[in-house]
Amino acid sequence: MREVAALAGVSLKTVSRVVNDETGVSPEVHERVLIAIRRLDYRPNLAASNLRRTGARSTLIGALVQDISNSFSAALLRALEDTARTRGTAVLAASLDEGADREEAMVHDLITRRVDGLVIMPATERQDYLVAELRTGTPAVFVDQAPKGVDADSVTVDNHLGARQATEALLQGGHRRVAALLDLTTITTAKDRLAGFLSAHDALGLCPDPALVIGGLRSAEEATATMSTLLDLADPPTAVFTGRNVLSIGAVRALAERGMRRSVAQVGFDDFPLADLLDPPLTVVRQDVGKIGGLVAEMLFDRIDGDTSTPKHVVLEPTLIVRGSSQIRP
Amino acid sequence: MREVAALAGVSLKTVSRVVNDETGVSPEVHERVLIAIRRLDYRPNLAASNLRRTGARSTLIGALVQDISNSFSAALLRALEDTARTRGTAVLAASLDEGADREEAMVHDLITRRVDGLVIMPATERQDYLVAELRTGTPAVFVDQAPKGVDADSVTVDNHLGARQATEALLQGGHRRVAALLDLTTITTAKDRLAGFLSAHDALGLCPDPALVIGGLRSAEEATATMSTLLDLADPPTAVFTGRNVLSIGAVRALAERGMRRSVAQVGFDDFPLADLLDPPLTVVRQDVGKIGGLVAEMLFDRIDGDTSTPKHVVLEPTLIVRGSSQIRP
DNA sequence: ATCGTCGCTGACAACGTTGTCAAAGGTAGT
DNA sequence: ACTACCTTTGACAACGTTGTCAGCGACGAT
Repeated sequence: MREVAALAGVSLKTVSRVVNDETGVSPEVHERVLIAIRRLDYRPNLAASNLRRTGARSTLIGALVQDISNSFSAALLRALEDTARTRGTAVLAASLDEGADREEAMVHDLITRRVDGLVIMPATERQDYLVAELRTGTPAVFVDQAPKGVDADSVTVDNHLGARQATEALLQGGHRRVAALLDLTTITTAKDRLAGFLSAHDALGLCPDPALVIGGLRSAEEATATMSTLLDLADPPTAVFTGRNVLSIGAVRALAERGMRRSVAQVGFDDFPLADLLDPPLTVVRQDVGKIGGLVAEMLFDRIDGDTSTPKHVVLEPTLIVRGSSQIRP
Repeated sequence: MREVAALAGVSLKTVSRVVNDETGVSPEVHERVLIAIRRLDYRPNLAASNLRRTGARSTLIGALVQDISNSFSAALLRALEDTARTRGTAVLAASLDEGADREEAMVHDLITRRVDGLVIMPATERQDYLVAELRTGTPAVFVDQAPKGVDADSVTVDNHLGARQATEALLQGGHRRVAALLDLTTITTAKDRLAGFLSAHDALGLCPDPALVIGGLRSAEEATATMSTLLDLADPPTAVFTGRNVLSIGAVRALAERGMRRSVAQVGFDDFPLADLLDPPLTVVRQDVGKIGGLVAEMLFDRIDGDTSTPKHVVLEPTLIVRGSSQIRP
């Protein structure tokens, strides 16, 4: 900037005025400065600018998701990005891979980077550590799982309801041996989905075989292996509820390997691309990712704009998308 | 920081020393400062720190991809993130949606944000505009498509070879009416894939029916519509080569809607999740995204570390993954 | 007692920018 | 000619941090 000022024969402040399109610069000087800027390939330093400006924004938000390459996380990021773009804000995304320590470290890093706000899809069970971080004034909005130990906005789906709908679809089809593949049930989301699975049974006076209810599954591979084991039982399940998109895919793979996709019914939680093109197409409980992302962004930007009302907890209803895989009879 | 210094009864510089773990601070003072930091929830301002430090890095790289929610882009970002993490660097990602003006605007924005480096999956045909931007010293690495009009590193796959392999698989299966669905052929990638498609025919002394070769397709929906139109021809294709993952999905959908997936052969460019679980599973030409992302990150960080050798252009060979869909006979 | 050395600490300037305020020059009204 | 006012411009300090260098006291060696 100093060089630009020298080349144009003006003061630093005048260059600043031109760069920021402030009024009160004569046309000739304006032009001269622009020429100097182009000649020197000058770029204003956003960091220095933010440093000086009172209450300046970094126009950067942080998004901590489970795994960028997971279709759900990716779609969420995309929705966030679209809203952020209208506000001239960029999105700094990071994958947590269910690492609790990583979550804390990333939040700390992002706050040090002075992001204007945070979107968190938690990998931790409790977020007490956030209390200190949020005292810095950085707003946060939770997705997928409501916060615990700290008060902040959240957008979640009714996991209990969704799992119940999914399970009911199978039970009403006459299935009595329904397996459930779930994530770590220490995670609220998985716990709620398990509860929904159980309450659907309850409502019909049924009780699922405990041998068929498996938690603690983290990946598609683990789901494939577990599903295979279940199919090898003397009294195998005739249907399966899979509690997360990667687990659904894992189970589909196990069934496909044995040519049993047409004989074992399945309903999955979370829709994913191509679920409708499988044969038979997979029935799923869908969360409207676009809507979730839009809401999250809207709430976050409201906070950034100074909204200090008490935290809101939006719970969306998931939708059962009936395709072929739930229609299979035992 | 000033408050911390006051509370601990030391100077600013001493606080700075503690924050940066510099030597030469007595244990008692060190402890006193740490307590003050915790009491006040002090966070160092990374921007200010970078401003002062000589030749400081923002530990931020920018990644411009076609669409974050596309599985290829998402997987690439994930690979980048994994390498970046080992260097304490975060990734700022943005979707271009094939918008040439958006690409230019985002590059400008990212350079203003002082990213240490750029990864660009181009939406533009030529990148002359980059010459001025790169004079700022920010290194850039291109993915998917080599740069034109500016000299910079790139990692691409041999699109001609891949398309040729894909087409040969169909021609060798006896197909003589092979359709091709491609992106805008102004894009080098699509142009090369078209050339590969044609050269496979050439090698056997064949000439594809021009009515079956369709370019300019941007989305899965367009591919579905186009595929349907082709199937309605009096003399429809018996096989199809789809030049990008979204187009493959679009064509699969068109075929599935008519129950023709078992009667029309298909090979797609780009692998994608679940391609192997379709019925029949889709034969594809796979780019090793993890390898690409790893190489890109490695090259970028070498540049950031001061490598000024002449730009490298790495071309990887794609692999034909034969599944079921290419084995269908005419 | 004097000197050099070492460990610890702080004053000050600087990074690149912008908010504040004042100066310079012009114009218009009396 | 004098005043009031407006437009254009620049000097200076400040944002939060760190590199440089100097100061201070304690220590061991002469």
